[in-house]
Amino acid sequence: MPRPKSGTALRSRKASGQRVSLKSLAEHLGLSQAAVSLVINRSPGAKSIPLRTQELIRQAARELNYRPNHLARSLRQQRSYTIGVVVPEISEGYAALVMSGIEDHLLQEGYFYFVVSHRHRDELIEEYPLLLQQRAVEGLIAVDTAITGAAQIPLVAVSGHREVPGVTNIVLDHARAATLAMEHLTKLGHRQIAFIKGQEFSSDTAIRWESVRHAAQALGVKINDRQVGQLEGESSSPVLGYQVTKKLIASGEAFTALFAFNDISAIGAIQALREAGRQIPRDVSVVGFDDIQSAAFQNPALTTVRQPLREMGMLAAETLLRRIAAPPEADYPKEIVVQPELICRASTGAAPR
Amino acid sequence: MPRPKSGTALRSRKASGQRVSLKSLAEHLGLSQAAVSLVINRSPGAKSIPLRTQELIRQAARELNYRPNHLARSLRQQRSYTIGVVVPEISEGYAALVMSGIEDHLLQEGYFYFVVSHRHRDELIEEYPLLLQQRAVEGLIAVDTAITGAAQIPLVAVSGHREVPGVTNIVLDHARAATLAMEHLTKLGHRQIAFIKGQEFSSDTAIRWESVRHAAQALGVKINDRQVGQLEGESSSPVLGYQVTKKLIASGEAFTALFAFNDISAIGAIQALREAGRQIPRDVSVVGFDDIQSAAFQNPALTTVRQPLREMGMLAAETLLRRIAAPPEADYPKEIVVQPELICRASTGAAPR
DNA sequence: AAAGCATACTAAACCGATTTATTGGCTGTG
DNA sequence: CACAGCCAATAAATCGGTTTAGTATGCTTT
Repeated sequence: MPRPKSGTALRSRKASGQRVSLKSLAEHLGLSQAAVSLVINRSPGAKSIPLRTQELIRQAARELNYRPNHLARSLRQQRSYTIGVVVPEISEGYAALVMSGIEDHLLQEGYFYFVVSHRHRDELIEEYPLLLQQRAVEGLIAVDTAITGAAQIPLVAVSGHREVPGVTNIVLDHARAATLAMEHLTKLGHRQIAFIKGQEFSSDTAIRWESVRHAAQALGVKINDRQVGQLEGESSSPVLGYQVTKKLIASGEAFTALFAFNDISAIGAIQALREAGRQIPRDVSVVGFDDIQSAAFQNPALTTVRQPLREMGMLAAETLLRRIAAPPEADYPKEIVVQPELICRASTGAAPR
Repeated sequence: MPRPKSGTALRSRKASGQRVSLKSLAEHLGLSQAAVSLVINRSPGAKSIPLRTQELIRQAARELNYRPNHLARSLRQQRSYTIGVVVPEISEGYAALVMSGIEDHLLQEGYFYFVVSHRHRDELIEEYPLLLQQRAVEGLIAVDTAITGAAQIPLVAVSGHREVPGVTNIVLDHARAATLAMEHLTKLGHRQIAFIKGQEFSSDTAIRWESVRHAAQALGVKINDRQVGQLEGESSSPVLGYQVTKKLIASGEAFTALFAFNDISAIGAIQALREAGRQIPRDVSVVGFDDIQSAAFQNPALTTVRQPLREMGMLAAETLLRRIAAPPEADYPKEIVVQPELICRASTGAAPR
């Protein structure tokens, strides 16, 4: 049974800013590094070490405030307990909500994560996954970003829509989302509906527009091309929605409702409509998409199709960790579909007669 | 002069998912790891290696797509090029803007960062800095968070207000901020002004309130305690501002202007005032704080005291990296003050007579 | 008394880099 | 011809852990 050396070493070490290493801890205990490591990690190999000694080791570790160097451990174990998150931009409502869901699950499981934002620059979208892999992340989550190269590590995409080998896509049921919004508007009597499509680079743009066209057709609503605008520019400000709505108004085509690509653009659209003298929802009803935090606190409060963004983030993290734990050749889900919800607030109303 | 072995090894390695290590690269080249490392890193030690060989090494590295393992490098060099960012929560507003500024500067300098959010739970505020240090971060940025223990690594606090040894505080000039807002309101003729204070846990609450009281006194405005409310609860939703404003209204004390703790609560306040039949700004003027993205797109657009949050994030990152680069005993700034700006929009107007 | 077995550990390899000290060959010089 | 000095590298230590294989000791069993 080992006995710790005099308390002096302990105190001096505590006083000095020196970090305690396994080596110094083992020396202080008069044991080998191996023994200490086994006990600290509660490895199966520690079962031959008497409880008395184990207790001594743990106590010394506590007193010396020993904290294993995570880098060294990761290197040896080939496990970093770290993942990478790639987002277009951090300051935006969308990404922030998804990230907060991701974080929730990850930290709970002892994982940390790196965030990088590419701001839609292609070379960064290429480079960041490589840089992250160089930093030994065990998996990637891409938010609203089309990762190009097949990754050698598990990858979960939130709102990605490409079928890439090795990727799990977490996607909204866009057909249902479009139907919810369009049914809501048609039930209110709207027939002349304007639309704002997303930017070309947004991974949701194509599928969402496709879904809207289907839903419109199913409901017998004709889409007038001159009542369809598209967001342009990389900023995530309502200004984009404002500008495109100005154009829609200027085109002179009458519409009684507008279905925007997202809440941000819906907010800009409302501003533009109001400046043109249209009251919301008396003259024009507006439906947003996403249900970001501030949607509920617009004036009028925004009717919107809610994406469960936080849940999607949690789901992404959960799925990723499951894939990391599974053997590399194991099967994995190609797609996970989540359901939208229509949140009826005050920006929609009966169509004017 | 070494000559690479046959191309077969190259192709097979490229085909296999095996990551290329320094060892395998050196073997392939018929050189030692040391030589390859020196060349790849352009170390001074590489100057004795002929350019011809250097070129061969670099070319092989490119072809085999060699990427040094960052963990191993960090371990050896005792530098991780990683910092930790501690925020209360990853939300749309405050923290996201600061983070985006931090990111801007960090990634540019080759640093990555971990984010953790503590949601105001004390044990997490205690634990996360330790966990981050275990992961060998070289410095910490704390956003709106009072880090308790003195850290062994450089620490920059955004809106921290404690004088802790080892900490650089990035703070707003609160005196000026309060003066800007109060002068604006008094010039518009307001005398009966209500206030919403921040939650107890927010590190800005105390100093901002102190500044407001000073500014009020200097301008000859009396503060009526029954016209002062305080945010309660941990959520970052406008609901908190809504609730406290309801109470203020219920108390029956008349006021013609309201200065909220932040934009989020101002938005809730406007909702509450409107429900009580007050028009903004005809009956009541409202001033927010922060200038978050959606402030400009409220209806009416919010007059607010702008904090340069993105710039504060960038400044924090810049300061931190400078401190990391400096020798440990070097002097460092205890406080860096940034200036607010009054953004006049449509939620304030002349006081009703 | 030899073999078998559990107990209580330890030595040493290993993860993948960086970095210091050293080596062997060659050329030029006193 | 011995010696210094340069060139072109290399061997080996190191970072701080984890993990495998092994060893010394004592006790029981045949």
